[in-house]
Amino acid sequence: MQTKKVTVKDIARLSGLSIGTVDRVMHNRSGVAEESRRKVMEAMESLGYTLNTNASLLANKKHYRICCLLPSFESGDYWELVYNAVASAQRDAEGYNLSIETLTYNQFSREEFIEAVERLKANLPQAVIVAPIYRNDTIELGHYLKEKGVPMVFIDSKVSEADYLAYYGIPMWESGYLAASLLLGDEPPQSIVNFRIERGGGITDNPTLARRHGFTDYVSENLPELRIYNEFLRPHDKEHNFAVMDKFFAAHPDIRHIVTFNSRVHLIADYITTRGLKGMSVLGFDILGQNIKAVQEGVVKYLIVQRTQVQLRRGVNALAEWLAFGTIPPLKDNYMPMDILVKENINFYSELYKDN
Amino acid sequence: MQTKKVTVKDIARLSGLSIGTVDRVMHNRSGVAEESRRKVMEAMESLGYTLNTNASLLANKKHYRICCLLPSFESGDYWELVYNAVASAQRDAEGYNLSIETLTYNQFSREEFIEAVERLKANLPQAVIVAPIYRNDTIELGHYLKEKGVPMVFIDSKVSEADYLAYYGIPMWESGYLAASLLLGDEPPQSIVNFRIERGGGITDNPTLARRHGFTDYVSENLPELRIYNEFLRPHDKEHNFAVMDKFFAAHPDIRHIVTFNSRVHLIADYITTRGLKGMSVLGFDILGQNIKAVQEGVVKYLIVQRTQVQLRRGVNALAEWLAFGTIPPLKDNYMPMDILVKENINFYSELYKDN
DNA sequence: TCTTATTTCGTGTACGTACACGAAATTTTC
DNA sequence: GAAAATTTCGTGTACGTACACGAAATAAGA
Repeated sequence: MQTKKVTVKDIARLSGLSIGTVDRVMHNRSGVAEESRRKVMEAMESLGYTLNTNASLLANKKHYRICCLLPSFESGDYWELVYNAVASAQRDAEGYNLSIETLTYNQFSREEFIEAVERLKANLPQAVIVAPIYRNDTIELGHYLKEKGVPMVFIDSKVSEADYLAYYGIPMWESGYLAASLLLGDEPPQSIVNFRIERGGGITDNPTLARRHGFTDYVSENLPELRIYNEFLRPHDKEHNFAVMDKFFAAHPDIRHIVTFNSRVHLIADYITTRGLKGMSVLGFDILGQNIKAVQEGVVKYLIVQRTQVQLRRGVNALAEWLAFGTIPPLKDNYMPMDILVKENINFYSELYKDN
Repeated sequence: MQTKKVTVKDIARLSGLSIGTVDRVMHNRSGVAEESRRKVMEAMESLGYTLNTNASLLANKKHYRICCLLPSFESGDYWELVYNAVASAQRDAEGYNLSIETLTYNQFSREEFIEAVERLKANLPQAVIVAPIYRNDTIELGHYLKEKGVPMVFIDSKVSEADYLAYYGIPMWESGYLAASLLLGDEPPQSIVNFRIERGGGITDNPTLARRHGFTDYVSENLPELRIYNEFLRPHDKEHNFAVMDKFFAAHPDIRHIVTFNSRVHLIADYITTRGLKGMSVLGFDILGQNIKAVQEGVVKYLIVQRTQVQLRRGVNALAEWLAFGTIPPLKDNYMPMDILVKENINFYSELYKDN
């Protein structure tokens, strides 16, 4: 334990210069002689100076704006989790000279994305957080921001070709691979069904695709014989979905393993509960309220989830440190944990995912 | 977005009093007329005042000491994780007027614990974090600290009867229950073995016991027929352990399910690797380096781990807020997540458990 | 009424950093 | 060699809160 914290005053005294000069060196501003700069550096070195964050933040009159460019959400859908995370980050940002805004777009409309980007440009913030959907447009945005000196952080998924400061999210391919190992690892069945819940004429080049690849890659490596049925459901058409599933299970009464790759596994849980099916092994993703319920009731066996709050918080932190101190994050690509939730441990996650 | 942050000056102006009076009200110090107190409160309410943490911490000349009372560790054992967490917390505490110390005792010696408590009393800190082993002595310590107005936080496990501010840790019973459901859930075997790795004449009333109960309760609820063999190993006697296991597996060649309830599953992984046993389902606890390796190599199938860093950080935060602002944590007992680690997701945990 | 306690409050300084302003020192120009 | 331009640096104030000190206002005692 050092007896006391080293301050600029200390290093000013040791270097025989004034606080002002020390300050100029620390912010490498102009107007300081080479010799003086050297002296200050040496003094800082030998005393082991560290910045007092509180004082710095207090004295810093600048105010930073961070803008989050995200898909809009409907209640109970994946993006709602991200919005909760943003809300939580906003609360954390109060008291710091930092405000967090959001700009949303319909994820199924490229026009809306482009429009959102225009709005972003019209009122440019000091930093940007993006959950990317449209590859090429995101790359272009990256170029633009680079030119303006505005750093960009990816969350949820990333566009490797773009210019970005850091990424915080789970590895999508690996999440699919993990799903396969959990669902099929112990007693591999003959065949399984993948219920794909997609928009009609939607985009196909989304992160979920990588997840599916992870799953199928596991299968071809370990269970080349396995038959995977693909059935298509709709997000908002319960009647249609029930008809599809009725038909499918009538034709394949032996199938007991079900997987879905997006966050809507609760639709299937609903079906299973309603029809009273027994002995099903169901795996899904994302910690939505309805999914939690399905796991608690034992209808969904495995839920693979990511720590949305942590990811966003780390993204905000990375940007805040870049803005305030010019710090570059030690790792560019930060792959964060995929948690495995089952009936027996899920109750101890909810608090964490709500507000931590 | 409010245009600007509300400061004490603002509420002083609105209430027609001075900053000093406002300050006295906020710290409910004496020497302020009832009428003035009311005015200040109203002004605070109507303007929505929130404390500027940075300024507060900067101006606060007090220096707080938090002392962690923990079992000492040998390299590669569970308590090393806790120490790493403390080290990380110490780093975070720099820059705040907060220092974190540790006081250690041999967990198998009640005398040492009592002695450590004496040392604690001799140099009393402003707050204490305890990982309790000895129930009664901990309760007594609680009484003493209560009297002195020193708050105590439990981590790792708790003594419900003691006087404590908060607890951060996993639910031990549930962790055993979870273990059983993972290891036995899919294709219940006829019999399994529990390798108990314990000190010779050690204490038996430790948290691990609750974990074992969780496991056996699951078994009696769901698999009353299951036979559980108990075999005893020693922490530091490889030769003896190998002999025990050789003998056991010679006598029970059909057993393929192994569980241990403390952090030393790597001892068994070592045996399995050395002997080249195949098709074993092994479950263990705690994210030690050697355990990680065993999971990565596919020798250990499930590792149930707790977020030691997070638990300690939250403990420190709770105490710091109590000390600085008098805030009482919203929840007294905070049960934190038990993460399930398997070969396919463990690589994305290491970073988190190291430094996050 | 005047003095003495006691309550109530305002002012001033400090925390460590950021930055503007202008003074001193140095270099350049004619 | 003096004046001007430029570089280099020190001083002062601000950020919002904490707290000591002492002044003003009120109450109590004679």
